Amino acid sequence: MGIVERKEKQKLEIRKQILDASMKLFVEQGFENVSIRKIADLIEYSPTTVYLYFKDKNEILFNLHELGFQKMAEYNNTLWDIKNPLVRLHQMGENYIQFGLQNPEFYDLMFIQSAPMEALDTMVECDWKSGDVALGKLKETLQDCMDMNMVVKGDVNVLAMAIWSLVHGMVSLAIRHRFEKLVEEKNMIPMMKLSLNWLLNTMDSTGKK
Amino acid sequence: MGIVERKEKQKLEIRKQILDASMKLFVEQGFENVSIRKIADLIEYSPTTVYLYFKDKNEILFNLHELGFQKMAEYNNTLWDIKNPLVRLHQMGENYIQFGLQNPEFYDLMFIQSAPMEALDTMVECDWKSGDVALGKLKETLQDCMDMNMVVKGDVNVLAMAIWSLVHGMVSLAIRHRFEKLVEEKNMIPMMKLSLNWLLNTMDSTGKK
DNA sequence: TTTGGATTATTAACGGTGTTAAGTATATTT
DNA sequence: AAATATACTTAACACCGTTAATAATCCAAA
Repeated sequence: MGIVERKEKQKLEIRKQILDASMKLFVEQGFENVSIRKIADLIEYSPTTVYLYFKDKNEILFNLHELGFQKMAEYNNTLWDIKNPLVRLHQMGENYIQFGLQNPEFYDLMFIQSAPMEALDTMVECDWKSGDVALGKLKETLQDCMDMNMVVKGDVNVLAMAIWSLVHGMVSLAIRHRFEKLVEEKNMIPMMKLSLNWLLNTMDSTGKK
Repeated sequence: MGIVERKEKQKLEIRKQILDASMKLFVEQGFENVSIRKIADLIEYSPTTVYLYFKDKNEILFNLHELGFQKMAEYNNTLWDIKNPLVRLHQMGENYIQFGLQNPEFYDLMFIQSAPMEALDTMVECDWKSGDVALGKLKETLQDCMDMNMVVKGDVNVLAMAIWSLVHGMVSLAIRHRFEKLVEEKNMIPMMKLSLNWLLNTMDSTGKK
């Protein structure tokens, strides 16, 4: 039955068209300009057709959020060449900050907006795989540090939560304009890196008894 | 001219009615159910009347966001009785977490949503006073700790940024359902407190050379 | 006291949003 | 060729923030 196969391919093709159009709107006009109607306009279908390929808007946003994680992974391409886990940890944090500030719309979707998580709730595989993988890499690196006595030993989950929260806190406060009014623009990124380095240096146990 | 006075009072009265109605909608039905039309319904005026008392919706949300800071201050009512600044710092962090998790809608408005900050941009007094005051108290307490050699000395701004970011990071990730999928519900709050305590204990210099 | 101007409020409308029910074409199978 | 399943569209629902034009009200001066 080649026909069924072809139909499935066509279905996937249109799904891709929808996601491509969403992406185009997203990167060119920002989050709030991604609307079902605009997507439909771009792919030259009626708005309701979109609903034949996606359950709702949240599901589309979930897919965009996944693309965000892909883009984030690119920032960490060279990260795994770093053998020293403590250096890697530092770089990981700086990359995270860098990614967030350079791609605020993606960051928003990945870590701030509720929409993608709401989509997750209605999906069959309802684990947040992307987040799990990303956090997993942080935990691994942290564990490596502990194994090599570079970081004071402790509960990896607690420490990972602290590190992630710290960088997420900074990036999200920056993105949502909470630092702008309190910290001078030019000092912001340096201060964020100082805070991160301070945390990691405090954890550092190399050269301590 | 008592008439002008009375008119001003009436104006303030309706402004208050609008804010009260917004608040009612906000606490009873959540952020996304605060709409100009619903506010107008509640106070039994037409939607456009609202615009005679507030520039736009952002300005209303800004006022709600201020009420959030008031509510937060209540959490810290007994905080200033604590003489030991390090203990105060701990309590301050726990209160922050507590407030955020118990009042997610307020927290959202105060530290996540862009709307209130956008209102600020169009205002004459365009400093984020509430945020400044709150951060100021953190810095003060931190400075007290350093003065009493309870915390390793360093740049207060950097350390304050780190502490605030850590707790904000945890609360906002929790509120936006990023922890739910990664941490068991019942472990969440304990883990958040552990992370905070770990950070503060790491900073603690009492009993160290 | 009546007229005129300012203030306050309303109606109607613009241009959007996500989403659903019902109907129409198209393509495939019987 | 007829019946059925698939793909798509039209029309509509129920909202949203906001503005322009209009009506009603109130106060002050003539």
